[in-house]
Amino acid sequence: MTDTRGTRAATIGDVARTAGVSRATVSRVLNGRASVDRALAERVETAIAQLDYRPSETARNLSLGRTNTIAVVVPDLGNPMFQAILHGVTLGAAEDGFQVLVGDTRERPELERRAALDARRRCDALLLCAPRMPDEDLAAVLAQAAPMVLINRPTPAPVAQLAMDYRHAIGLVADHLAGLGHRRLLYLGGPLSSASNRLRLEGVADAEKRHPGLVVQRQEVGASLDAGSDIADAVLRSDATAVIAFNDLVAIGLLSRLDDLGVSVPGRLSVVGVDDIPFARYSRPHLTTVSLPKDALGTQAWAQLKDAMAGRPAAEPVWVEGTLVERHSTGPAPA
Amino acid sequence: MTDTRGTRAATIGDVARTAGVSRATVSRVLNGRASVDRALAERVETAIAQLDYRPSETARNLSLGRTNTIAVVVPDLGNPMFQAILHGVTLGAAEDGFQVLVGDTRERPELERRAALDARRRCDALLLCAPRMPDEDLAAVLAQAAPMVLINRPTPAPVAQLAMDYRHAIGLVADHLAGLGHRRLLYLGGPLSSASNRLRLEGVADAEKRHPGLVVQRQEVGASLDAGSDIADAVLRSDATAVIAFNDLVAIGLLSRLDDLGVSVPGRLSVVGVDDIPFARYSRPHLTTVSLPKDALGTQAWAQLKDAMAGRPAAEPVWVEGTLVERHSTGPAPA
DNA sequence: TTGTACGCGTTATCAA
DNA sequence: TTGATAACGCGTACAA
Repeated sequence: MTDTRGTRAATIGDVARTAGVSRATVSRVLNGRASVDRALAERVETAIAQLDYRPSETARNLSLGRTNTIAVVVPDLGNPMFQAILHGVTLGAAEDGFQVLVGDTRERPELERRAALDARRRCDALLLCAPRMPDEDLAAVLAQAAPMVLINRPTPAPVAQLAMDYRHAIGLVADHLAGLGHRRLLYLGGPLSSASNRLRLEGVADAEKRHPGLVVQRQEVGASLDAGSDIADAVLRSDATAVIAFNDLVAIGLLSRLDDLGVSVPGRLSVVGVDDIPFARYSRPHLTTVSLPKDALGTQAWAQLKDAMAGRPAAEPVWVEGTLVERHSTGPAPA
Repeated sequence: MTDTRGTRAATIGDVARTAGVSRATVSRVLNGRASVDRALAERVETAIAQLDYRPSETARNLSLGRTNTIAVVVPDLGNPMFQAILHGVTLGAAEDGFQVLVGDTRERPELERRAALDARRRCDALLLCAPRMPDEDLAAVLAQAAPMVLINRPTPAPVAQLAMDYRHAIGLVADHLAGLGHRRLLYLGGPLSSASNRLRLEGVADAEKRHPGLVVQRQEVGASLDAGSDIADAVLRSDATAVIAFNDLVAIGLLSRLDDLGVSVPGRLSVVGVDDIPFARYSRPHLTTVSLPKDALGTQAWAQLKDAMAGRPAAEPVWVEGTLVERHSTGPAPA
């Protein structure tokens, strides 16, 4: 864009002039659209090399009506979950020559609408991850941002959707704990406004129905390492024998604090997380959790984005299911 | 960019026509450049609302000669270090109305040159993080990508630079360990091609000079959790009483494996990391490490990028120093 | 196969 | 204060 070397960057016109051809011809050898005489082509090539010419991406964008860029908007880049998604979609996009514009709404739902729309306007499509904005904001975004794909925010609206099945994931860990003889569980929930927290709560309710005698206390905590650590004392004051954490971050924070307090896990208390972030297998004790295919999610998102950009209608929402990863933070309920 | 609702998006011309004014006037009320008659302005406003008009970002980019977007290229988005930088720079940029295009070179140095240049061409400036490309590639990038800022890749070239002082950081932990009576250290290095690894090695050499009798073995390991875990056995076979890991990832992986093996830390072995990622304080035992101001780095990077875009000459390279954070993975050398 | 001419949607210049 | 009109740099019908 900017040229600080004093002399303005060469344009296609400059190349055409030095090569003694028309701009159309230069454009042709550049894009290989039509065939061009070998001799002319070579003159163009040398002119390009001589002038160190590079086509203006901006001008191409305007002329072609597309930017070959997609927008990815997430609530928090610090969350390993979104990092994994971003990572996956970046790789997929790169393979098709697309770049990625990233937006971080800093966990502030009131910024999401603007952020999503602004980012979208500079790109060809939008990948909106786990937005917590109110329904009406979401409706506005859905109305303007097509083609787009929505991740982890179930909606009846006809838009391409991809979501982790947290309800199913909680079912997995609840069954696991019930099988180990636990009857009094504690669910450490994330932000109430989060759709994925609501999903988890449904999973909790399902489990209670499925296992008569199982009781699950609910508590709102947060979604971070610190939140998990801070809640340790309250957890110990409860009569639960097992804890289902909102995600691995909360679980690992809790585990660390319990270790400091000398509480035996899983002897006295079992702890499970959800997500299976890379650190989960390196915690002490190694965390039992639900593995969700995060990179695959990014890849799938890219596939859906391509469909959407190609004008293909949105398929049914895709629910990706996780699998239980039994490690060492869970064990039989204490007698 | 794309409009799937069948009807093409309204342009400034459409607004002008429905409002019965010229496009110039519409542009004026849009950007508030000059004053415009109140009545006309209102007609324009209503026309805009009625047509649901939004100016084309692409067209503005071409006309204004800038995109209000910066490119950030990192070796690996999965690394908490780069995530933190990306996070910081995204926040800073957002405050000034800039967006961020992110590129991930997947730890493949041969992709860096192209990735950096491609990303740069769609943006107003480039933030290049810890590139491992050969010097000649770097020279090529520096020649074309201005305005830009370089992070963690010291070079004599006159470009704005920002770097963690890993040499100093290693000095900090080495002094700490020497003070605890350790004489036989083991340095677990990262990729040899990495400039930050070379910096650390200088720090190691400095420490050996500063502390007569101190010997430090060097070993190349990698930069990941898995790498740290995998090297545990080799570490135990050495006669070192303390380990300096390339970064916190390696340290945490190592710690986890040592715990599995029943090795007492810091009783038998002390372990230190570098970076102070969020997980460092939640490992077992809590990791002694060097805290580097990562978010601040992102913020500083944005400040420097603004300077560069304003045409201000590059200041001297900025070296940011870390501070030792003593936690519980280090203790007196065993007798 | 090549060149001419126009369109992409804005902003900026210059008269009026 | 307003409106023609010319950039911005490229792609592409269409004609030659």
